[in-house]
Amino acid sequence: MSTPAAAAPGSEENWLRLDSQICFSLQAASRAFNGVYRVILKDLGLTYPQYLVMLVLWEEGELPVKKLGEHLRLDSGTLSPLLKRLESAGLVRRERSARDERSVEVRLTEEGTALRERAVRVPRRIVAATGLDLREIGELRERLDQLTSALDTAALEEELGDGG
Amino acid sequence: MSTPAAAAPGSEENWLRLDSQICFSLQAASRAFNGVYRVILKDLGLTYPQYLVMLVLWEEGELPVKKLGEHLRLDSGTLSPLLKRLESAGLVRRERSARDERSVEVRLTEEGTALRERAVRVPRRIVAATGLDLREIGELRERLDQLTSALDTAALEEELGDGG
DNA sequence: CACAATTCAGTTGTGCACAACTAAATAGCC
DNA sequence: GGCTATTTAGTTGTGCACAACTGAATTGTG
Repeated sequence: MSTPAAAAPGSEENWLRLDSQICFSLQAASRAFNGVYRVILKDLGLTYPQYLVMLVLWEEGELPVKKLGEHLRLDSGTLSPLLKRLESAGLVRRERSARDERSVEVRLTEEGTALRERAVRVPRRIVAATGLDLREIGELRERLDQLTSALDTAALEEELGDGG
Repeated sequence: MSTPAAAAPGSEENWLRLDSQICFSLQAASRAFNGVYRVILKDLGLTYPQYLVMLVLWEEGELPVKKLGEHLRLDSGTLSPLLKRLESAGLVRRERSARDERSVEVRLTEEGTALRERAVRVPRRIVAATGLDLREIGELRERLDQLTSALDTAALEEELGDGG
């Protein structure tokens, strides 16, 4: 916090500060985004994850819970209650697929479709809030996606018994 | 997902894709980090937020809940139950301050102090998992902190009635 | 001293993330 | 057909984030 430059870089001790930085900064940024979205989405009555679900539905039309989860990297444990809330808010309907009864199709109601009109202003405000231009955003996004895929790979390898 | 370059950049419609990208990428990276930490910290019996608390305590010694929250940007609603869990795990003690009875001092137990020995290996594994070198990490961190502070400022302005 | 405002930890309630599990439906194989 | 394995939503339980509130202690002011 007060001494940005760590001494004796070879020492494991000092790593106990460094390491937390990148993931901590990342989480702080993620939560800061969440805060901005919270304020902006309040008008629409959506949380940020709900907004993401609506984005996918506006783009893809109807789709099963499974596909939705793949788009957003969320499992049914997260999506099921979230979708129930969207349903009781009157924005989506959930119906068992006729051709595969295991699957549940999620589709927009008229109200859900109509909400798009009001949501269309959100992105510009978000981009403005970042203070970045589109190029910078693109660069940062690229770095982050790269980082995510490296981390995913590493997590898999760790899980497979590489004790470090 | 499939068409990285959006057409007709002037259209508000297309922003409904773009915007989600940066924050989505950010959250994805944040969750990916969480996944790696989950695997690595399992041995220590800590979650990632608990690990962050321990990092601060290892660095700062004892300190009141309030200060802890300032370091980690967390409020008592998050910290109180978390600290209870750390306490029942035998890693910390919580005691009302003698000089100010509103304040609760959090301090390490012997066991909590001893855990540092085993935690000292975590950072290196995390850094390795990112696939980045320390310079790249520093650069990314700087960008993210900048972004966070821009977002915090914007959230404040939004909240103060700037209807966008 | 008395009184209002502030500070601090804690509680409650809502919502998300994820692991582990259940139950039902489907697919593949004999 | 009968069997197992897989797929798919859903449920349960744990933990975190945060808003709103409570209650106790402290501070500031007269």
